[in-house]
Amino acid sequence: MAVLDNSTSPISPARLEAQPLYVKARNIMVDRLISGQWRPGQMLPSEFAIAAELGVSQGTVRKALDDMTAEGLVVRRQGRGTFVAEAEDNSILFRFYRLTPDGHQNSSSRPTFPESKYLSRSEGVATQQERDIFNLQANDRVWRFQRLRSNEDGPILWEQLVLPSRYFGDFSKQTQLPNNVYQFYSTNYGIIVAKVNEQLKAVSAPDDVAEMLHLPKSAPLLEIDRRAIALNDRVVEWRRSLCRSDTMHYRNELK
Amino acid sequence: MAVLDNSTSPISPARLEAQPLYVKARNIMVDRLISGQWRPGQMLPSEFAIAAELGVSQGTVRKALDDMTAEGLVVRRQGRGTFVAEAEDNSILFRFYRLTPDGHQNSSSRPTFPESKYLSRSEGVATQQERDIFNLQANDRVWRFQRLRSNEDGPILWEQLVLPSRYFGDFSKQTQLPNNVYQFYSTNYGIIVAKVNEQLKAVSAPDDVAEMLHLPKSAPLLEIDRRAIALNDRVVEWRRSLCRSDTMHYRNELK
DNA sequence: AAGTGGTCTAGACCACTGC
DNA sequence: CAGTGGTCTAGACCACTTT
Repeated sequence: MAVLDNSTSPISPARLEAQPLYVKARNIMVDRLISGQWRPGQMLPSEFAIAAELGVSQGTVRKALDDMTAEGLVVRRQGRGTFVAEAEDNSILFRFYRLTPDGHQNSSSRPTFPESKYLSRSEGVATQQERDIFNLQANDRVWRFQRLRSNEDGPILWEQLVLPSRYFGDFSKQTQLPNNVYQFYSTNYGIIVAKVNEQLKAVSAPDDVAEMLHLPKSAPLLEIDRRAIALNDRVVEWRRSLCRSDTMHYRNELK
Repeated sequence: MAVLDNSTSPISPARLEAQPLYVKARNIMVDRLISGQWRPGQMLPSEFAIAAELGVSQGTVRKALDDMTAEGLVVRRQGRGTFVAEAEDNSILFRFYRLTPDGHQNSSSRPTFPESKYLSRSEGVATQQERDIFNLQANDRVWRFQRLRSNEDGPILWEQLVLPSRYFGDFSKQTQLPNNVYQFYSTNYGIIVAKVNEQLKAVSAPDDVAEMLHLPKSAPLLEIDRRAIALNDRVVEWRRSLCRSDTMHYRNELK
């Protein structure tokens, strides 16, 4: 069955949004990721099978899948197949994690992924700022988690996570959030984080955070304000991290 | 004339590095950028012309050029041609510039590119650290420039640039470095910056920098340690910036 | 109209994986 | 061995820019 058709029917009204077939094919496949029809870890049909279903050539499907690979949505393995990306895939753990101990210049030597100790959690009505960030209604509620993250050398950062109750439901039965929360969102709620926007600042450590990180009062900390954006372009997590900057740094490669 | 040939000659020794044709084609074209045979702003031959010269199909050249487009090395304009990227191209000004005034959430509204005031400059023997960074010999020399950069609201950052004399020759006749130094490297020395590696930290402002930025002593500043890497994979510039963090932030989108 | 890049197709062959 | 993705080709047609 040919789902896609770019032919210009003489009866059809003015085509408001003409898109290349490979863009349409990508969007159809992304919709299947969003809807959960294709779940993380699952193998996709072969290029030829998808091409036949959509009524396009295999080369067009390939281009769409190449784009989705570049977006980190799928993983392709020669000889095996194409798979929906999982949060724990191949150092995708480190896709959004840029904090590195000083001295780890080589990008080859991966830093360790820090463990989390949850300090507290609460649920309440969203503040005005939270409503703006998540695009929530007046009485919508959010969950807030505070945690301290440590590597083998000790505590490295304190952070607060804010999650809209509307997307995640009730956490009150949830004894703990796991360390890798993006994998948790994916497997438990079908929410796939596609990208994150971060804003970095230097701030003076609040007294309580300085104490938790074993730093002197007012020590300069790296503040990372992150909004995680799901496949459907909604902000699904707001995270504010305060990271020690005397032994750690944030690495970034711009091309 | 067919430059590329993937045929397996029965006489040839073990092929140590089998690469796809499009990778070889890319490398040949990058070499022409490095050598200056193709200079910034210049139009490349058409896909068919390159394909004929290299002895491959037009589709293979297209894939190589697509990769180079993704690397920011060339710019393709439908109906016009393919051009070597220039430092001033289409907001490539902002490719390596991530500092944004607070409140500029929308990536659509570009921040202004800050003006530079050069404070001092000097030339001398490279320190051990500089020799390590640039991979220099014992008696190699470097130029060091200090400058203060401001936008319409006042000074926003102080930074020092270090450049190996070996790559850039003599700056003593040079009255000033321009504001956009990467364009300057490209047009005057044929050095094309392909990527930059940055390390971010939070630090306390030194007294002199605090004064220049009109900030209280020990104010927290964002420190950006940047190494600029040219097409030939050599580090060609080391830059250390101290940026005010009360009215500015560093934005980053991770996919 | 001529020349460029952008899209799309159909088909061939190779490389890798798992049965 | 069959099935998958990876590479490469040849050719058609479209969209855009310039002359």
